[in-house]
Amino acid sequence: MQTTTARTIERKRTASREVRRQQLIDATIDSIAEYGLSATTMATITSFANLSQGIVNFHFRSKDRLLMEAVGYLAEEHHLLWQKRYAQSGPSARERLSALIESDYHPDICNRKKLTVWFAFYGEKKYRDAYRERCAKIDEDRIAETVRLCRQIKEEGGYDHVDALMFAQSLEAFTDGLWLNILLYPDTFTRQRAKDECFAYLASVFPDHFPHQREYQSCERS
Amino acid sequence: MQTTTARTIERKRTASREVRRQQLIDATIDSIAEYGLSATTMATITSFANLSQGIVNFHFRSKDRLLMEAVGYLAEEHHLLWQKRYAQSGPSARERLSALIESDYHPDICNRKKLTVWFAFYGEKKYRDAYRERCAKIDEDRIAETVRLCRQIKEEGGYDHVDALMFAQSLEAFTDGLWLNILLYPDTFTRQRAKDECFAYLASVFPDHFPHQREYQSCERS
Amino acid sequence: MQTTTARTIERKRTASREVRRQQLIDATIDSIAEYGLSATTMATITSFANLSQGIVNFHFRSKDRLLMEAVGYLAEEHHLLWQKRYAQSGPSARERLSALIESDYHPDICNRKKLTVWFAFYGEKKYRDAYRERCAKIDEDRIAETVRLCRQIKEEGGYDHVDALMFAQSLEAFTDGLWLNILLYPDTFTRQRAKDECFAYLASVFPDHFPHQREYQSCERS
Amino acid sequence: MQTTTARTIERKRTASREVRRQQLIDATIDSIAEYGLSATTMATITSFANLSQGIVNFHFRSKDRLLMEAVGYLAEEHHLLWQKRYAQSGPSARERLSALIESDYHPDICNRKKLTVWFAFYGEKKYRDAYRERCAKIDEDRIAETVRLCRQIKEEGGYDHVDALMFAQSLEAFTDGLWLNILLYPDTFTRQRAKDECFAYLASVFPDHFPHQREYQSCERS
DNA sequence: AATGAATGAGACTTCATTCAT
DNA sequence: CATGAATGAAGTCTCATTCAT
Repeated sequence: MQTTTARTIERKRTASREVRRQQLIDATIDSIAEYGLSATTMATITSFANLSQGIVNFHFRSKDRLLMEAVGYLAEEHHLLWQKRYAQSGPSARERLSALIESDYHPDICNRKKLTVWFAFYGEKKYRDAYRERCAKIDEDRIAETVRLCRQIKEEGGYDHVDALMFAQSLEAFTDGLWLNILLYPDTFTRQRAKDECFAYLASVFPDHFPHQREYQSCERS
Repeated sequence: MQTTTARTIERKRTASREVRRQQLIDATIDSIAEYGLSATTMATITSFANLSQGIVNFHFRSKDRLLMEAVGYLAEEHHLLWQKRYAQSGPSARERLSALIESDYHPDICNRKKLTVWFAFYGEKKYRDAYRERCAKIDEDRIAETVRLCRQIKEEGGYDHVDALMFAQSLEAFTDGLWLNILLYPDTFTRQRAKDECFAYLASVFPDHFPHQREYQSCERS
Repeated sequence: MQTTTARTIERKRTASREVRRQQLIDATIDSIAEYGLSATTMATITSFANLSQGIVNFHFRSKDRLLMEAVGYLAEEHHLLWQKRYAQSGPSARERLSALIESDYHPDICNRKKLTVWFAFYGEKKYRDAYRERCAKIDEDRIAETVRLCRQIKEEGGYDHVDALMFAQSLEAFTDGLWLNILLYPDTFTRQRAKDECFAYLASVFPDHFPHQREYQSCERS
Repeated sequence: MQTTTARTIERKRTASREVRRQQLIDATIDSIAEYGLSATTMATITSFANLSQGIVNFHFRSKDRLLMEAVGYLAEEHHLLWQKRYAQSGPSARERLSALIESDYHPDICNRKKLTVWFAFYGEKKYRDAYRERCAKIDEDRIAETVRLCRQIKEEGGYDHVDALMFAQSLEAFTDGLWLNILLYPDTFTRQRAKDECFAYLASVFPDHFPHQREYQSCERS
């Protein structure tokens, strides 16, 4: 009985430990989104988490480690999302590539709060490096997958002049840029608009696979 | 020689207001590039400028104002560069659009130091807002010019399906994203590589005006 | 002995909020008395309190708030003293008025340390205003009580020409002036001397209730 | 001719020197009255004087010396005023004492600006000491004169119980207290009201020489 | 496991003073 | 005489971290 109780408590404590960590990571993201990275203090974080000031140094070793973990969490969240979408998508290269791109503009990923945090981290060398260290493989995986899909589409459509690797990298960069523009000019750039621009790019490169959307020509006279 | 020395001292002693301001703005950019925004203090800035700590509050009213001015300076520097390049370029829309894009990848603008600073500012809401307030018009001007050029090219080449406004915005976003990738992955993304990707994008949209570069297909087997 | 030591440490470690606040207010008064208001810094205050510099912003929000609280504390201390003395005094108007005046020259109130602080605060508009805002009612109460007592004495003694309100205000002003003179000329003005002058004033206005003290004529030849 | 010119210039310069000093002392008083002693800086002073920052260290040796001079100036101004009034007054002791008291409430002396400065200085030990050192003799002179007049009045009226020295000191203290009350409660205490209270005090001590003013009984029922 | 009072290093800012012009 | 840019010491305040409870 004692063992069982001990185990239960132990489990609970362990569980509680993970819960507390996630609670603090969430609070960190909330705080950065609300106040910015430079105005995010242990006080603002623990206040968002409804916990006491000293607790961070208990669950994480320092503020810095907590922030690093938060960077990693965001990257992993993104990773999990596109993998799930990818698995659920149709079997064709076109459908899979679409799924990947759709993931980048999913409301869980591409929203002001998260974007604010992303670019806050990108802005600081320290966290940029942390991101690279922790997320290099994740990013490489996605790029590699994109390259594979692009090659397949290239062969299917005979788009001989397309450099698949280069295009995959361009797609990544384009998404980063669109994210930044959503953050900078929220009135002009909506999530949908950004996604449309992304697919328009695809259409210009793989016209037979991703046809031009008629509605975007509305503001232009042909 | 004595005269020269005397003059040098004279210059150093009581420099004109504008010279000191620029000296401090340059030092600010150096400091952010070297230490990051959050580790940039009055001490690091004035140390880069070889001046005393108190001087910032004399020429600017506070650290914050100095940083705001630095944001503005970067935007203006970019603005001046592309206007100059644009004026020097050939008369055709294709040449002019090329000049605009080349400006974005000019070593004076697109280098690690400046990019570090740009994204440091983008990462903080406070400075993002400062950027918008101060540079909105500059950005709009460039976009408007890009749209005009795209429309002209569209008519020249009969690219009916292209939405000029949307494409112009996409080009801007693409450049932002490429800049970020240069910052994040300097080993993969060189200035030249980024520019190539940008022109490849143009080639896919305006194939007759911006022909595909053969060399980019080197890593792909057709 | 161990228990005692443990208890002492316990007390010192995490004192109750109110204890710390009072400790800091006392230290503030000590510092102003010792160094003057302008030379009183966070360092001198916390040094008197044997605490770390940062603690003031924890218990009070800023140095300014601490000083405001110190003003209020002095006023309240005075208030409590005269109310206590008043309650303990005999029932006659004469006795009560005497009790009020005696309070003004009580060693707990009327000593160099406290007077130094009073006039330091009076000297700065900011704290003068704080004093008014916080202590207006306290002062009014005392004046009102003085007026009531003077009226009663006036009726008892038939001092028809006395304006009770005016006289009450004069008494207040007189005390302020005597305090200042104790501060300015400590060699000439002792607490006792000031009190004597005050009662001599009373004697000249209410001669039947407050008889002239013979000993004060010692330095004059009649 | 040269000598004359030199002398003229010399004179002018000397004159100008005194003018500048007074200009700065006036500006100091203005600044303390406007901003308070603690917020009075070389910048606020020289700004009031419409002069450059560095000039104080030229005409006075330091900020502190300037403030000391300002203390002395105020005392001297007061001194000159009552001496002049005294000289202009009638020959009787009553008239002369009246002249002395009237001086204390003259608009040139007893106004918010000057009172603010007086009590700002009284509040700081440093300037209190400076005041004592520089003005002790002035104050003693006035006290001595007051004592002489009081003795004369005492003999004239047979006010045997009055201690002239003590009363003279009380008068001084009373005036200081009334000044403070004018500063603290400008709505209640006007210059005229204070003077009335002062003469009411005189009336209570020397009833035959300073008759009670009827109007002050208006708010009291006899 | 959690709290939150306390610490103290370091940031920004102010300002009296200096000094070349 | 006068200016005002420049200095640098000192002040206030912030905040990550520690630690007794």
